[in-house]
Amino acid sequence: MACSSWINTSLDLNINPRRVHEEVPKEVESKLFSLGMPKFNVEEESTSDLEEELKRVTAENKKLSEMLSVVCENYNTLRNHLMEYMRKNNEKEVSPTSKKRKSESSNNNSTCLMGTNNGNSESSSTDEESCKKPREETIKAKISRVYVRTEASDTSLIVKDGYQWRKYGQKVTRDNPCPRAYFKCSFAPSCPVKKKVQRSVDDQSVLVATYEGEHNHPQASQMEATSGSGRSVALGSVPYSPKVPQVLVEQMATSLTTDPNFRAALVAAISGRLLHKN
DNA sequence: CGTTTTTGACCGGCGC
DNA sequence: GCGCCGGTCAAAAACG
Repeated sequence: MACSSWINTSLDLNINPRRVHEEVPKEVESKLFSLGMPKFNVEEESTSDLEEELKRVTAENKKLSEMLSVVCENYNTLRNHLMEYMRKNNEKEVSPTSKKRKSESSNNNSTCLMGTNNGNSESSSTDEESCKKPREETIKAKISRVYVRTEASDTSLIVKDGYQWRKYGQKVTRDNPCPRAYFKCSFAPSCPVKKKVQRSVDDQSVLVATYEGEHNHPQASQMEATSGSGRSVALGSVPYSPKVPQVLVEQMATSLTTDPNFRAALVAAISGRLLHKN
């Protein structure tokens, strides 16, 4: 599919601002590992050094925050452009010949959106083609698609998006040997949102989640930071802003954890810490 | 024991 | 009208 143009979510962070790899001087090492850790060798540090370090980290933090807001802004702009583009395309292609099943093919306004949080997606569902049958009036729910890359070994059809879902069905469809799972939002009984999850035919490591409708409640994970219904996806205690699509956050996390540089830094940090303990 | 998942049955739309 | 197909229901099983 041409849709699988993956956003490179690697943050390209300056993870080793003080070159951990080359012969790590003791003093640098201790500085690195004393950040956020229980104290050790603190007495060797002059307060001015620490203050300088704090300044540096604060500045970097600020810079990252700015970058993030810019990325979000760009994302929203791009998404709006895409919406507009697809809407125009749809207007052009309203040909009476395409009288297929109304399923997949008809309502793909927002196909290929990476992590569209249907919460605030721009309403492009002006009733362009939904005036045929009275039945479709009830289905003017917004439809969006989200592509999520998973571990190849992961056979579950679980897409973490911050909401709580209850599975109510599973089917093997004709065009795809992988079963399609049907979910309803179980957080609020009145919430009309449904979601279908199926592996991509092209790439089985990719889950395609199709969302229908809009949630009429906040994300479950924002309300139950510590409640233990293990199934839902409370990613630590970090609340994700509704402005930042959860899938993007997931991808960034994946990028980080698979980034060799990040891993190397982590390994260095852990081993360095262990060394200091011994 | 309450909630969620599983899974076969059922329903309705669509094409022939 | 019939069969196919996607979507949903609901009873039973599994789970915590």
